[in-house]
Amino acid sequence: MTEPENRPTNFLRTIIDADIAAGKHGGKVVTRFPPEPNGYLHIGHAKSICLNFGLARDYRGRCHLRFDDTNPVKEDVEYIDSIKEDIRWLGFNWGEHLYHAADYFGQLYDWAEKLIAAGKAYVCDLNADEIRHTRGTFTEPGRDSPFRGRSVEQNLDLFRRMRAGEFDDGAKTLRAKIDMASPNVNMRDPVMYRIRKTSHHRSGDAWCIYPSYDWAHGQSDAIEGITHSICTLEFEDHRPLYEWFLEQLALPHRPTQYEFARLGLNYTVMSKRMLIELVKDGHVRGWDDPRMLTIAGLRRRGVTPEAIRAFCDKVGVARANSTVDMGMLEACVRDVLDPKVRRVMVVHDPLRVVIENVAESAVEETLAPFFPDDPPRMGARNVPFSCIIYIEREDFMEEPPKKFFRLAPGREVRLRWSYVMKCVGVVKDEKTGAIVELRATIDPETRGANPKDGRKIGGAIHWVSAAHAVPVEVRLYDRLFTVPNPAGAKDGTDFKAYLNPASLVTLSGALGESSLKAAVAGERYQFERKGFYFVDPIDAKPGAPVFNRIVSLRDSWAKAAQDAQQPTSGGRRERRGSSNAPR
RNA sequence: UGGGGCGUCGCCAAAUGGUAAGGCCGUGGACUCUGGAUCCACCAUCUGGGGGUUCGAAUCCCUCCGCCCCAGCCA
Repeated sequence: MTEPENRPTNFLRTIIDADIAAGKHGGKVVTRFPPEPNGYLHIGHAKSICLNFGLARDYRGRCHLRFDDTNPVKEDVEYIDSIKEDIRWLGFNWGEHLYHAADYFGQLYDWAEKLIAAGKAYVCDLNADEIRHTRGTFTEPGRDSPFRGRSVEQNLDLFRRMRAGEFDDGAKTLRAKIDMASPNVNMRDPVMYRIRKTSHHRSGDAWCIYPSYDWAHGQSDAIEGITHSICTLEFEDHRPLYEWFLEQLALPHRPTQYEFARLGLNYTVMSKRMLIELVKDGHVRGWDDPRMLTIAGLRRRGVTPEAIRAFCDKVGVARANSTVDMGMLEACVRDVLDPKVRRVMVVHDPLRVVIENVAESAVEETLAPFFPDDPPRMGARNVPFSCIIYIEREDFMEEPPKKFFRLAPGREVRLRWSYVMKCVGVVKDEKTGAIVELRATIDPETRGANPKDGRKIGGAIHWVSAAHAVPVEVRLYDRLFTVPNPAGAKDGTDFKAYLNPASLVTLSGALGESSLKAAVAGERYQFERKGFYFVDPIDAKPGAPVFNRIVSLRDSWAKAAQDAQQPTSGGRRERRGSSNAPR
């Protein structure tokens, strides 16, 4: 009952199962997602959100949303709202359990005095540089601060005066008195409070001293009754400190910290610093640029919350650093969208075709299902056909290679939902030799039927009637970087050097079937043989839709074509992830 | 370098001493008016290397190798 089916197990579930079996925390599970409101959430955060809220859901516990807002100089309310919106959009709900570390400042302060009184903390006059220099190195122990021996009375007095604003920023800190010789540098008298005469987005000017992460986090967990405090691997070294504070305070509730590996994805960057740089330097159009793996970017691109959740489930949770293939995300997106999205025809790069045996005035309409695999489910639309149509330029080849079964001189293809068409002529530009038009004839017997003589038609292509087509803007998005690990260049090359110049290709000449006149912002479609698309909620205007490609369809022809072009030269061909490249 | 972690298929990831799940990718085939979807089959004699314990080891022990994190008054 606690373990849902289909959800892969992981070490945390194993631990929780054991805790429940042992009656720990009275069998309760309380987790939390503790973002610092200093930036936008990205897919890495989504992993943590799915984990924490997912555990709470599956074990019938609860998950708190707690803003870890202990550093006023980096944080801002603007982020609070975006973070809440993103979590809700992802499909999770913290109910009434919304908290701020800032709301614990009073309690934290009292506890700090308690530690001082117990001789476990002291006010230190060393500045940041001096603290660094006396901390020692990995191989040498640190030296005690000259202020380490201050009396309890003195410390209390000084600490109260710190709080009262008597000292300048950086002039003094409160430090935990632990062990300057500890092999774990985090235990070498870590700072608990620093002076920051900055107003806080939540506590205003009530405080001029602010607790550090290490001092605030575990105690916040304890206050809220968190049972399993889940964070990423880099905090592992902080666990002894987390436990030390809890032990000194001897609080009735004792949370435990567990660490898991953060999500890494290839062909992108995830660090806040790099994301900011991309936005600030204009390499993308903002935090919600569809190429960004921010939650806002994914949403704008058209990726659904279900797909992100499915991805997080599939990726799993473990303690080994890993980099997940972008193809995995793409696969999840296709999986989720495929059964629920209408199919429609859009020609991305139109090539004009004049059909010689159709009268100029003739217009034929065909009712075509929006979802051919289950026609009743999504209804149908009219697809008009006339003597001039456009087909995809790449669906015609003058000299087709072996397995190309689309259009070529003298060859036939099926026009989807319409006739079998034969190419009878190629019109070229006299100067450039470029193909400007095709001449064709249709087999009038083949509308909605196979050729009577039993001849097999190899391919079916999408098309659009010239007289009825609606011009649409199509934005083809591709991975933002050209290399798997842009941030990890051995020679120190800046990650921006690997930006993919084709990460956004805007098609202005694309032509959609007439039903697309009715496209509404926020809708998703499959453009047959192309991919899944989303009507951009911001740039689309009524009657002038803008489509973001969410993800391309799997394309085994593109793969075959590429393999044919670059044959395996002496083995060792690079394995390709799924291709999302513009074609 | 001191400390803390981690190494299971190209990429994720289960298996907790009983004889290597699953997903992504890939390959072959069936089907197909989307080269999509779907279906079927194949895809680690082996768990970083080497020793050892055991009837039996990815799991325990020893040893070596590789990778990641830590010296913010960031989180």
